[in-house]
Amino acid sequence: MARLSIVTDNPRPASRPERSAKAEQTRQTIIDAAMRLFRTHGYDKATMRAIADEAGVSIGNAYYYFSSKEHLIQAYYDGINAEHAERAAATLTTATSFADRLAGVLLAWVDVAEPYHEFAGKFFKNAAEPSSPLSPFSDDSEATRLAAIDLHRQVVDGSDIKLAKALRAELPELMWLLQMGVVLFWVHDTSDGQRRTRQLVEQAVPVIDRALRLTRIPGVRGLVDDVVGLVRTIKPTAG
Amino acid sequence: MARLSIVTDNPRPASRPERSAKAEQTRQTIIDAAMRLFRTHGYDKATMRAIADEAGVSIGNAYYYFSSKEHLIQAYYDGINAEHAERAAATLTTATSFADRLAGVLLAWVDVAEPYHEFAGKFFKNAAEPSSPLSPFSDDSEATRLAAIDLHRQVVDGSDIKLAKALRAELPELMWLLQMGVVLFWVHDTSDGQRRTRQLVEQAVPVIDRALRLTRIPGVRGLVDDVVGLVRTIKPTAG
DNA sequence: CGCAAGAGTTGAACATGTTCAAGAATAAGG
DNA sequence: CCTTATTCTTGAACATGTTCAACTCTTGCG
Repeated sequence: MARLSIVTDNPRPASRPERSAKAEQTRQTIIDAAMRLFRTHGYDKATMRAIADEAGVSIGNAYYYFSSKEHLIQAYYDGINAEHAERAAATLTTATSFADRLAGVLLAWVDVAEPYHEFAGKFFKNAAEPSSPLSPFSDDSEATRLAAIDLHRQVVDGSDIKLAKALRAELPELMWLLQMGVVLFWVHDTSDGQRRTRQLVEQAVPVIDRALRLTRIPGVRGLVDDVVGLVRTIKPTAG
Repeated sequence: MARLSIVTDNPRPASRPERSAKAEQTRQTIIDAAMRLFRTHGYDKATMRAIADEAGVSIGNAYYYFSSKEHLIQAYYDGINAEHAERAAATLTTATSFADRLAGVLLAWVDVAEPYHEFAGKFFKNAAEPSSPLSPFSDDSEATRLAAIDLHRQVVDGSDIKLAKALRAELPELMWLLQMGVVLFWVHDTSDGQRRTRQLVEQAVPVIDRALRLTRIPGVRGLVDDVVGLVRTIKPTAG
Protein backbone atom coordinates (compact mmCIF):
# COMPACT_ATOMS: atom_id res chain seq x y z
CA MET A 1 0.00 0.00 0.00
CA ALA A 2 1.45 3.31 -1.04
CA ARG A 3 1.71 5.73 1.79
CA LEU A 4 1.30 9.33 0.78
CA SER A 5 1.58 11.48 3.82
CA ILE A 6 -0.41 14.22 2.22
CA VAL A 7 -1.58 15.66 5.46
CA THR A 8 1.40 15.79 7.72
CA ASP A 9 1.70 16.52 11.38
CA ASN A 10 5.06 18.15 11.34
CA PRO A 11 6.13 19.31 14.77
CA ARG A 12 8.54 21.77 13.24
CA PRO A 13 7.70 25.03 11.49
CA ALA A 14 7.13 24.75 7.78
CA SER A 15 10.15 26.88 7.10
CA ARG A 16 12.43 24.08 8.26
CA PRO A 17 10.98 20.97 6.74
CA GLU A 18 14.08 18.80 7.06
CA ARG A 19 14.18 16.13 9.69
CA SER A 20 17.04 13.90 10.59
CA ALA A 21 17.14 10.50 8.96
CA LYS A 22 16.88 8.79 12.29
CA ALA A 23 13.86 10.82 13.27
CA GLU A 24 12.17 10.02 9.99
CA GLN A 25 12.84 6.36 10.60
CA THR A 26 11.42 6.46 14.11
CA ARG A 27 8.38 8.20 12.76
CA GLN A 28 7.82 5.51 10.20
CA THR A 29 8.40 2.80 12.79
CA ILE A 30 5.59 4.24 14.86
CA ILE A 31 3.26 4.44 11.90
CA ASP A 32 4.00 0.84 10.98
CA ALA A 33 3.42 -0.33 14.52
CA ALA A 34 0.14 1.53 14.64
CA MET A 35 -0.98 0.01 11.34
CA ARG A 36 -0.17 -3.45 12.56
CA LEU A 37 -2.10 -3.00 15.78
CA PHE A 38 -5.05 -1.29 14.17
CA ARG A 39 -5.36 -4.16 11.77
CA THR A 40 -4.85 -6.97 14.24
CA HIS A 41 -6.50 -5.62 17.36
CA GLY A 42 -8.82 -2.88 16.17
CA TYR A 43 -9.00 0.74 17.11
CA ASP A 44 -9.81 0.49 20.78
CA LYS A 45 -7.22 -2.13 21.62
CA ALA A 46 -4.53 -0.25 19.78
CA THR A 47 -3.82 2.08 22.66
CA MET A 48 -1.10 4.64 22.46
CA ARG A 49 0.80 2.57 25.01
CA ALA A 50 0.48 -0.57 22.93
CA ILE A 51 1.54 1.27 19.80
CA ALA A 52 4.53 2.81 21.53
CA ASP A 53 5.48 -0.60 22.92
CA GLU A 54 5.12 -2.24 19.54
CA ALA A 55 7.29 0.45 18.01
CA GLY A 56 9.81 0.16 20.80
CA VAL A 57 9.56 3.78 21.87
CA SER A 58 8.12 5.58 24.85
CA ILE A 59 4.64 7.04 24.94
CA GLY A 60 6.04 10.52 25.14
CA ASN A 61 8.08 9.90 22.03
CA ALA A 62 5.05 8.80 20.09
CA TYR A 63 3.46 12.08 21.05
CA TYR A 64 6.54 13.92 19.91
CA TYR A 65 5.85 12.75 16.38
CA PHE A 66 2.07 12.64 16.42
CA SER A 67 0.31 15.24 18.48
CA SER A 68 -2.70 12.98 18.96
CA LYS A 69 -3.98 9.55 18.18
CA GLU A 70 -6.07 11.15 15.46
CA HIS A 71 -3.01 12.41 13.68
CA LEU A 72 -1.59 8.95 13.81
CA ILE A 73 -4.70 7.64 12.11
CA GLN A 74 -4.23 10.13 9.35
CA ALA A 75 -1.67 7.82 7.80
CA TYR A 76 -4.34 5.18 7.58
CA TYR A 77 -6.68 7.58 5.89
CA ASP A 78 -4.08 8.66 3.39
CA GLY A 79 -3.22 5.05 2.71
CA ILE A 80 -6.79 4.20 1.75
CA ASN A 81 -7.00 7.21 -0.50
CA ALA A 82 -3.76 6.39 -2.26
CA GLU A 83 -4.84 2.81 -2.76
CA HIS A 84 -8.16 4.00 -4.09
CA ALA A 85 -6.52 6.26 -6.64
CA GLU A 86 -4.32 3.38 -7.73
CA ARG A 87 -7.18 0.98 -8.12
CA ALA A 88 -9.44 3.50 -9.79
CA ALA A 89 -6.79 4.05 -12.44
CA ALA A 90 -7.68 0.71 -14.01
CA THR A 91 -11.25 1.84 -14.60
CA LEU A 92 -10.21 5.28 -15.74
CA THR A 93 -7.98 3.95 -18.47
CA THR A 94 -10.45 1.43 -19.85
CA ALA A 95 -14.05 2.55 -19.38
CA THR A 96 -15.44 5.28 -21.57
CA SER A 97 -19.07 5.70 -20.57
CA PHE A 98 -19.73 8.06 -17.70
CA ALA A 99 -21.79 5.52 -15.81
CA ASP A 100 -19.14 2.83 -16.02
CA ARG A 101 -16.42 5.19 -14.96
CA LEU A 102 -18.33 6.54 -11.99
CA ALA A 103 -19.47 3.11 -10.84
CA GLY A 104 -15.94 1.80 -11.27
CA VAL A 105 -14.44 4.51 -9.14
CA LEU A 106 -17.04 4.24 -6.42
CA LEU A 107 -16.90 0.45 -6.29
CA ALA A 108 -13.12 0.61 -6.24
CA TRP A 109 -13.43 2.59 -3.06
CA VAL A 110 -15.73 0.04 -1.50
CA ASP A 111 -13.28 -2.70 -2.45
CA VAL A 112 -10.30 -0.88 -1.05
CA ALA A 113 -12.05 0.11 2.13
CA GLU A 114 -13.57 -3.27 2.88
CA PRO A 115 -10.80 -4.52 5.19
CA TYR A 116 -11.15 -1.39 7.28
CA HIS A 117 -14.90 -1.51 7.69
CA GLU A 118 -14.94 -2.49 11.33
CA PHE A 119 -12.27 0.02 12.10
CA ALA A 120 -14.02 2.67 10.07
CA GLY A 121 -16.80 3.31 12.54
CA LYS A 122 -14.40 4.49 15.17
CA PHE A 123 -12.45 6.41 12.64
CA PHE A 124 -15.56 8.02 11.29
CA LYS A 125 -16.50 9.20 14.73
CA ASN A 126 -13.35 11.22 14.97
CA ALA A 127 -13.64 12.51 11.45
CA ALA A 128 -17.12 13.80 12.11
CA GLU A 129 -16.09 16.42 14.59
CA PRO A 130 -15.76 19.64 12.61
CA SER A 131 -12.70 20.76 14.53
CA SER A 132 -10.93 17.49 13.88
CA PRO A 133 -8.13 17.58 11.33
CA LEU A 134 -9.53 14.28 10.11
CA SER A 135 -12.77 15.85 8.99
CA PRO A 136 -13.03 15.60 5.21
CA PHE A 137 -14.05 19.25 5.23
CA SER A 138 -11.15 20.51 7.32
CA ASP A 139 -8.30 22.68 6.12
CA ASP A 140 -5.91 19.96 7.14
CA SER A 141 -7.57 17.56 4.74
CA GLU A 142 -7.63 19.99 1.86
CA ALA A 143 -4.89 18.28 -0.12
CA THR A 144 -6.51 14.89 0.30
CA ARG A 145 -9.88 16.31 -0.61
CA LEU A 146 -8.60 18.06 -3.71
CA ALA A 147 -6.94 14.86 -4.83
CA ALA A 148 -10.20 12.98 -4.45
CA ILE A 149 -12.10 15.67 -6.34
CA ASP A 150 -9.52 15.51 -9.06
CA LEU A 151 -10.15 11.80 -9.39
CA HIS A 152 -13.78 12.59 -10.11
CA ARG A 153 -12.74 15.23 -12.59
CA GLN A 154 -10.97 12.47 -14.45
CA VAL A 155 -14.17 10.44 -14.38
CA VAL A 156 -15.97 13.29 -16.10
CA ASP A 157 -13.27 14.41 -18.48
CA GLY A 158 -12.48 10.97 -19.77
CA SER A 159 -16.10 10.10 -20.38
CA ASP A 160 -18.37 10.54 -23.35
CA ILE A 161 -20.92 12.61 -21.46
CA LYS A 162 -22.03 15.95 -22.84
CA LEU A 163 -22.68 18.63 -20.30
CA ALA A 164 -23.08 22.37 -20.04
CA LYS A 165 -19.76 23.99 -19.30
CA ALA A 166 -20.75 25.39 -15.91
CA LEU A 167 -22.14 22.08 -14.76
CA ARG A 168 -19.10 20.20 -15.96
CA ALA A 169 -16.92 22.49 -13.88
CA GLU A 170 -18.82 21.93 -10.67
CA LEU A 171 -19.72 18.30 -11.16
CA PRO A 172 -16.56 16.73 -9.75
CA GLU A 173 -17.13 18.48 -6.46
CA LEU A 174 -20.70 17.24 -6.40
CA MET A 175 -19.50 13.74 -7.18
CA TRP A 176 -17.11 13.96 -4.27
CA LEU A 177 -20.07 14.85 -2.09
CA LEU A 178 -21.85 11.83 -3.52
CA GLN A 179 -18.87 9.74 -2.54
CA MET A 180 -19.06 11.11 0.99
CA GLY A 181 -22.67 10.02 0.99
CA VAL A 182 -21.66 6.56 -0.12
CA VAL A 183 -19.10 6.46 2.66
CA LEU A 184 -21.76 7.46 5.15
CA PHE A 185 -24.02 4.68 3.94
CA TRP A 186 -21.11 2.25 3.93
CA VAL A 187 -20.16 3.02 7.49
CA HIS A 188 -23.66 2.15 8.58
CA ASP A 189 -23.90 -0.87 6.31
CA THR A 190 -23.66 -4.08 8.30
CA SER A 191 -24.49 -6.46 5.45
CA ASP A 192 -21.69 -8.87 4.64
CA GLY A 193 -19.06 -7.52 2.36
CA GLN A 194 -21.07 -4.30 2.44
CA ARG A 195 -23.30 -5.82 -0.18
CA ARG A 196 -25.92 -3.14 0.24
CA THR A 197 -23.47 -0.36 -0.41
CA ARG A 198 -22.47 -1.99 -3.68
CA GLN A 199 -26.12 -2.31 -4.52
CA LEU A 200 -26.62 1.35 -3.76
CA VAL A 201 -23.81 2.34 -6.08
CA GLU A 202 -24.92 0.05 -8.87
CA GLN A 203 -28.46 1.28 -8.69
CA ALA A 204 -27.74 4.94 -8.12
CA VAL A 205 -25.16 5.45 -10.84
CA PRO A 206 -27.51 4.80 -13.80
CA VAL A 207 -30.03 7.15 -12.23
CA ILE A 208 -27.42 9.85 -11.89
CA ASP A 209 -26.27 9.25 -15.41
CA ARG A 210 -29.79 9.57 -16.64
CA ALA A 211 -30.38 12.73 -14.63
CA LEU A 212 -27.26 14.32 -16.04
CA ARG A 213 -28.34 13.56 -19.58
CA LEU A 214 -31.66 15.23 -18.85
CA THR A 215 -29.91 18.48 -18.03
CA ARG A 216 -29.90 19.32 -21.73
CA ILE A 217 -33.68 19.39 -21.93
CA PRO A 218 -34.78 23.03 -22.27
CA GLY A 219 -37.07 23.09 -19.24
CA VAL A 220 -34.42 21.59 -17.04
CA ARG A 221 -31.67 23.88 -18.11
CA GLY A 222 -32.66 26.74 -15.86
CA LEU A 223 -32.73 24.43 -12.92
CA VAL A 224 -29.20 23.30 -13.63
CA ASP A 225 -28.04 26.89 -13.65
CA ASP A 226 -29.70 27.37 -10.29
CA VAL A 227 -27.97 24.35 -8.87
CA VAL A 228 -24.62 25.48 -10.17
CA GLY A 229 -25.22 28.90 -8.69
CA LEU A 230 -26.14 27.32 -5.38
CA VAL A 231 -23.01 25.20 -5.32
CA ARG A 232 -20.87 28.21 -6.12
CA THR A 233 -22.42 30.29 -3.39
CA ILE A 234 -22.01 27.65 -0.81
CA LYS A 235 -18.69 26.19 -1.72
CA PRO A 236 -15.45 27.85 -1.02
CA THR A 237 -15.54 30.94 1.16
CA ALA A 238 -14.59 29.32 4.43
CA GLY A 239 -16.27 30.95 7.38
CA MET B 1 -38.36 23.59 26.66
CA ALA B 2 -40.42 20.49 26.47
CA ARG B 3 -38.49 17.39 27.31
CA LEU B 4 -39.72 14.33 25.53
CA SER B 5 -37.60 11.44 26.54
CA ILE B 6 -38.41 9.58 23.39
CA VAL B 7 -35.32 7.51 23.50
CA THR B 8 -34.94 6.32 27.03
CA ASP B 9 -32.11 4.59 28.74
CA ASN B 10 -34.03 2.43 31.11
CA PRO B 11 -31.78 0.20 33.15
CA ARG B 12 -34.63 -2.13 33.83
CA PRO B 13 -36.19 -4.55 31.41
CA ALA B 14 -39.01 -3.17 29.33
CA SER B 15 -41.44 -5.52 30.99
CA ARG B 16 -41.21 -3.57 34.22
CA PRO B 17 -41.35 0.03 33.16
CA GLU B 18 -42.30 1.54 36.52
CA ARG B 19 -39.73 3.36 38.56
CA SER B 20 -40.07 4.77 42.02
CA ALA B 21 -41.01 8.41 42.30
CA LYS B 22 -37.80 9.21 44.09
CA ALA B 23 -35.73 7.49 41.47
CA GLU B 24 -37.51 9.41 38.75
CA GLN B 25 -36.76 12.59 40.60
CA THR B 26 -33.10 11.76 40.98
CA ARG B 27 -32.97 10.98 37.31
CA GLN B 28 -34.43 14.34 36.42
CA THR B 29 -32.10 16.10 38.84
CA ILE B 30 -29.14 14.64 37.01
CA ILE B 31 -30.51 15.65 33.63
CA ASP B 32 -31.10 19.18 34.84
CA ALA B 33 -27.62 19.42 36.31
CA ALA B 34 -26.14 18.15 33.06
CA MET B 35 -28.13 20.69 31.04
CA ARG B 36 -26.96 23.51 33.25
CA LEU B 37 -23.32 22.51 32.95
CA PHE B 38 -23.47 21.81 29.23
CA ARG B 39 -24.90 25.26 28.69
CA THR B 40 -22.62 27.16 31.02
CA HIS B 41 -19.36 25.30 30.67
CA GLY B 42 -19.60 23.40 27.41
CA TYR B 43 -19.29 19.74 26.68
CA ASP B 44 -15.72 19.12 27.74
CA LYS B 45 -15.91 20.95 31.04
CA ALA B 46 -19.12 19.21 31.96
CA THR B 47 -17.39 16.09 33.20
CA MET B 48 -19.36 13.28 34.70
CA ARG B 49 -17.82 14.21 38.04
CA ALA B 50 -18.93 17.81 37.70
CA ILE B 51 -22.41 16.75 36.66
CA ALA B 52 -22.72 14.32 39.55
CA ASP B 53 -21.50 17.00 41.93
CA GLU B 54 -23.92 19.56 40.55
CA ALA B 55 -26.74 17.07 40.94
CA GLY B 56 -25.61 16.15 44.43
CA VAL B 57 -25.15 12.46 43.69
CA SER B 58 -22.18 10.19 43.32
CA ILE B 59 -20.57 9.36 40.03
CA GLY B 60 -21.67 5.78 40.30
CA ASN B 61 -25.24 6.87 40.79
CA ALA B 62 -25.17 8.97 37.66
CA TYR B 63 -24.06 5.86 35.82
CA TYR B 64 -26.86 3.91 37.37
CA TYR B 65 -29.33 6.11 35.54
CA PHE B 66 -27.36 6.82 32.38
CA SER B 67 -25.13 4.11 31.11
CA SER B 68 -22.87 6.60 29.41
CA LYS B 69 -22.32 10.28 28.92
CA GLU B 70 -23.86 9.86 25.49
CA HIS B 71 -27.10 8.66 26.92
CA LEU B 72 -27.16 11.68 29.14
CA ILE B 73 -26.84 13.88 26.11
CA GLN B 74 -29.84 12.22 24.56
CA ALA B 75 -32.09 14.44 26.64
CA TYR B 76 -30.48 17.41 24.99
CA TYR B 77 -31.11 15.96 21.58
CA ASP B 78 -34.72 15.22 22.32
CA GLY B 79 -35.17 18.69 23.71
CA ILE B 80 -34.03 20.32 20.49
CA ASN B 81 -36.32 18.12 18.45
CA ALA B 82 -39.32 18.87 20.59
CA GLU B 83 -38.63 22.57 20.46
CA HIS B 84 -38.25 22.36 16.72
CA ALA B 85 -41.61 20.68 16.28
CA GLU B 86 -43.18 23.36 18.44
CA ARG B 87 -41.63 26.19 16.51
CA ALA B 88 -42.31 24.63 13.13
CA ALA B 89 -46.00 24.44 13.98
CA ALA B 90 -46.30 28.19 13.44
CA THR B 91 -45.16 27.86 9.85
CA LEU B 92 -47.20 24.75 9.23
CA THR B 93 -50.44 26.42 10.20
CA THR B 94 -49.91 29.60 8.20
CA ALA B 95 -47.82 28.98 5.08
CA THR B 96 -49.40 27.23 2.13
CA SER B 97 -46.75 27.14 -0.58
CA PHE B 98 -44.39 24.21 -0.49
CA ALA B 99 -41.30 26.41 -0.61
CA ASP B 100 -42.43 28.59 2.26
CA ARG B 101 -43.33 25.61 4.38
CA LEU B 102 -40.05 23.82 3.77
CA ALA B 103 -37.96 26.92 4.32
CA GLY B 104 -39.94 27.73 7.46
CA VAL B 105 -39.35 24.30 8.94
CA LEU B 106 -35.66 24.23 8.09
CA LEU B 107 -35.02 27.74 9.33
CA ALA B 108 -36.95 26.96 12.48
CA TRP B 109 -34.44 24.24 13.14
CA VAL B 110 -31.53 26.60 12.64
CA ASP B 111 -33.16 29.07 15.04
CA VAL B 112 -33.81 26.47 17.68
CA ALA B 113 -30.40 24.91 17.40
CA GLU B 114 -28.42 28.15 17.42
CA PRO B 115 -27.71 28.23 21.17
CA TYR B 116 -26.27 24.75 20.95
CA HIS B 117 -23.98 25.34 18.04
CA GLU B 118 -20.74 25.29 19.95
CA PHE B 119 -21.84 22.25 21.85
CA ALA B 120 -23.08 20.59 18.72
CA GLY B 121 -19.69 19.75 17.34
CA LYS B 122 -18.91 17.49 20.24
CA PHE B 123 -22.35 16.06 20.18
CA PHE B 124 -22.15 15.43 16.50
CA LYS B 125 -18.95 13.51 16.95
CA ASN B 126 -20.70 11.01 19.14
CA ALA B 127 -23.72 10.82 16.93
CA ALA B 128 -21.59 9.98 13.92
CA GLU B 129 -20.44 6.64 15.22
CA PRO B 130 -22.80 4.10 13.69
CA SER B 131 -22.93 2.01 16.82
CA SER B 132 -23.88 5.00 18.92
CA PRO B 133 -27.50 5.18 20.06
CA LEU B 134 -27.26 8.86 19.26
CA SER B 135 -26.79 8.22 15.57
CA PRO B 136 -29.80 9.54 13.69
CA PHE B 137 -29.83 6.25 11.81
CA SER B 138 -29.78 4.01 14.85
CA ASP B 139 -32.62 1.83 16.07
CA ASP B 140 -32.57 3.73 19.32
CA SER B 141 -33.34 6.95 17.48
CA GLU B 142 -36.12 5.47 15.41
CA ALA B 143 -38.93 7.19 17.27
CA THR B 144 -37.18 10.54 17.06
CA ARG B 145 -36.42 10.00 13.40
CA LEU B 146 -39.98 9.02 12.56
CA ALA B 147 -41.27 12.09 14.33
CA ALA B 148 -38.97 14.28 12.29
CA ILE B 149 -40.01 12.58 9.07
CA ASP B 150 -43.61 13.08 10.01
CA LEU B 151 -42.94 16.78 10.38
CA HIS B 152 -41.82 16.83 6.78
CA ARG B 153 -44.87 14.87 5.75
CA GLN B 154 -46.89 17.72 7.16
CA VAL B 155 -44.85 20.12 5.08
CA VAL B 156 -45.82 18.21 1.95
CA ASP B 157 -49.39 17.38 2.81
CA GLY B 158 -50.34 20.87 3.86
CA SER B 159 -48.86 22.44 0.77
CA ASP B 160 -50.24 23.23 -2.65
CA ILE B 161 -47.66 21.15 -4.49
CA LYS B 162 -48.78 18.56 -7.02
CA LEU B 163 -46.73 15.39 -7.12
CA ALA B 164 -46.91 11.86 -8.40
CA LYS B 165 -48.28 9.58 -5.74
CA ALA B 166 -45.15 7.48 -5.37
CA LEU B 167 -42.92 10.50 -5.08
CA ARG B 168 -45.20 12.12 -2.56
CA ALA B 169 -44.95 9.03 -0.40
CA GLU B 170 -41.17 8.97 -0.35
CA LEU B 171 -40.54 12.68 -0.33
CA PRO B 172 -40.76 13.25 3.43
CA GLU B 173 -37.96 10.76 3.98
CA LEU B 174 -35.87 12.50 1.37
CA MET B 175 -36.57 15.83 3.01
CA TRP B 176 -35.40 14.42 6.29
CA LEU B 177 -32.18 13.44 4.57
CA LEU B 178 -31.98 16.98 3.26
CA GLN B 179 -32.36 18.21 6.80
CA MET B 180 -29.51 15.95 7.90
CA GLY B 181 -27.47 17.56 5.16
CA VAL B 182 -28.37 20.99 6.47
CA VAL B 183 -27.34 19.88 9.93
CA LEU B 184 -24.03 18.67 8.59
CA PHE B 185 -23.44 22.00 6.91
CA TRP B 186 -24.55 23.83 10.02
CA VAL B 187 -22.17 21.95 12.25
CA HIS B 188 -19.30 23.03 10.07
CA ASP B 189 -20.60 26.56 9.67
CA THR B 190 -18.54 29.00 11.68
CA SER B 191 -20.13 32.20 10.34
CA ASP B 192 -21.86 34.26 13.00
CA GLY B 193 -25.36 33.19 13.78
CA GLN B 194 -24.78 30.45 11.22
CA ARG B 195 -25.56 33.01 8.55
CA ARG B 196 -24.28 30.78 5.78
CA THR B 197 -26.55 27.92 6.77
CA ARG B 198 -29.55 30.20 6.55
CA GLN B 199 -28.32 31.36 3.19
CA LEU B 200 -28.01 27.75 2.09
CA VAL B 201 -31.58 27.02 3.09
CA GLU B 202 -32.98 30.15 1.50
CA GLN B 203 -31.19 29.50 -1.73
CA ALA B 204 -31.68 25.76 -1.89
CA VAL B 205 -35.38 25.63 -1.13
CA PRO B 206 -36.53 27.45 -4.29
CA VAL B 207 -34.29 25.19 -6.35
CA ILE B 208 -35.79 22.12 -4.74
CA ASP B 209 -39.25 23.50 -5.25
CA ARG B 210 -38.50 24.10 -8.88
CA ALA B 211 -37.03 20.64 -9.31
CA LEU B 212 -40.09 19.02 -7.80
CA ARG B 213 -42.37 20.90 -10.13
CA LEU B 214 -40.31 19.67 -13.06
CA THR B 215 -41.05 16.09 -12.12
CA ARG B 216 -44.29 16.32 -14.07
CA ILE B 217 -42.53 16.93 -17.36
CA PRO B 218 -42.82 13.76 -19.45
CA GLY B 219 -39.12 13.20 -20.01
CA VAL B 220 -38.38 13.58 -16.33
CA ARG B 221 -41.07 11.26 -15.16
CA GLY B 222 -39.11 8.08 -15.74
CA LEU B 223 -36.23 9.47 -13.77
CA VAL B 224 -38.49 10.17 -10.86
CA ASP B 225 -39.69 6.58 -10.88
CA ASP B 226 -36.08 5.44 -10.85
CA VAL B 227 -35.30 7.64 -7.89
CA VAL B 228 -38.32 6.40 -6.00
CA GLY B 229 -37.31 2.83 -6.76
CA LEU B 230 -33.81 3.56 -5.56
CA VAL B 231 -35.04 5.04 -2.33
CA ARG B 232 -37.31 2.08 -1.72
CA THR B 233 -34.54 -0.41 -2.33
CA ILE B 234 -32.14 1.31 -0.06
CA LYS B 235 -34.41 2.42 2.71
CA PRO B 236 -35.74 0.15 5.32
CA THR B 237 -34.34 -3.38 5.36
CA ALA B 238 -31.81 -2.86 8.11
CA GLY B 239 -28.71 -4.98 7.63
C1' DC C 1 38.15 18.98 21.46
C1' DG C 2 34.66 21.83 24.28
C1' DC C 3 30.55 23.78 24.50
C1' DA C 4 26.08 25.57 23.67
C1' DA C 5 21.69 24.98 21.27
C1' DG C 6 18.52 22.29 19.72
C1' DA C 7 16.52 17.66 18.59
C1' DG C 8 14.99 13.56 20.41
C1' DT C 9 13.47 10.66 24.40
C1' DT C 10 11.61 9.30 28.77
C1' DG C 11 8.07 7.88 32.12
C1' DA C 12 5.63 9.67 35.92
C1' DA C 13 1.61 12.35 36.57
C1' DC C 14 -2.91 14.06 35.27
C1' DA C 15 -7.92 14.16 33.72
C1' DT C 16 -11.77 11.81 32.67
C1' DG C 17 -15.12 8.11 31.13
C1' DT C 18 -16.32 3.89 33.06
C1' DT C 19 -16.67 -0.33 36.15
C1' DC C 20 -17.57 -2.82 40.23
C1' DA C 21 -17.84 -4.91 44.72
C1' DA C 22 -19.84 -3.54 48.59
C1' DG C 23 -23.12 -1.34 51.42
C1' DA C 24 -27.67 1.35 52.54
C1' DA C 25 -32.39 2.05 51.73
C1' DT C 26 -36.67 0.32 50.34
C1' DA C 27 -40.31 -2.88 49.12
C1' DA C 28 -42.59 -7.43 49.44
C1' DG C 29 -44.05 -11.42 51.80
C1' DG C 30 -45.05 -13.79 55.96
C1' DC D 1 -42.25 -6.68 63.04
C1' DC D 2 -38.67 -9.75 60.82
C1' DT D 3 -36.70 -11.61 56.64
C1' DT D 4 -35.41 -11.43 52.19
C1' DA D 5 -35.09 -9.70 47.61
C1' DT D 6 -34.65 -5.73 44.98
C1' DT D 7 -33.53 -1.11 44.12
C1' DC D 8 -30.52 2.49 44.84
C1' DT D 9 -26.09 4.59 46.19
C1' DT D 10 -21.23 4.97 46.96
C1' DG D 11 -16.36 5.96 45.93
C1' DA D 12 -12.19 3.62 45.09
C1' DA D 13 -10.05 1.56 41.23
C1' DC D 14 -9.11 1.12 36.35
C1' DA D 15 -7.89 2.25 31.41
C1' DT D 16 -6.43 5.40 28.39
C1' DG D 17 -5.41 9.87 25.86
C1' DT D 18 -2.45 13.52 26.88
C1' DT D 19 1.06 16.66 29.14
C1' DC D 20 5.43 18.03 30.90
C1' DA D 21 9.75 18.76 33.27
C1' DA D 22 13.81 16.60 33.03
C1' DC D 23 17.18 14.09 30.70
C1' DT D 24 20.26 12.35 26.80
C1' DC D 25 21.92 12.59 22.38
C1' DT D 26 23.29 15.09 18.10
C1' DT D 27 24.83 18.96 15.55
C1' DG D 28 27.29 23.12 14.53
C1' DC D 29 30.83 26.20 15.61
C1' DG D 30 35.05 28.21 17.75
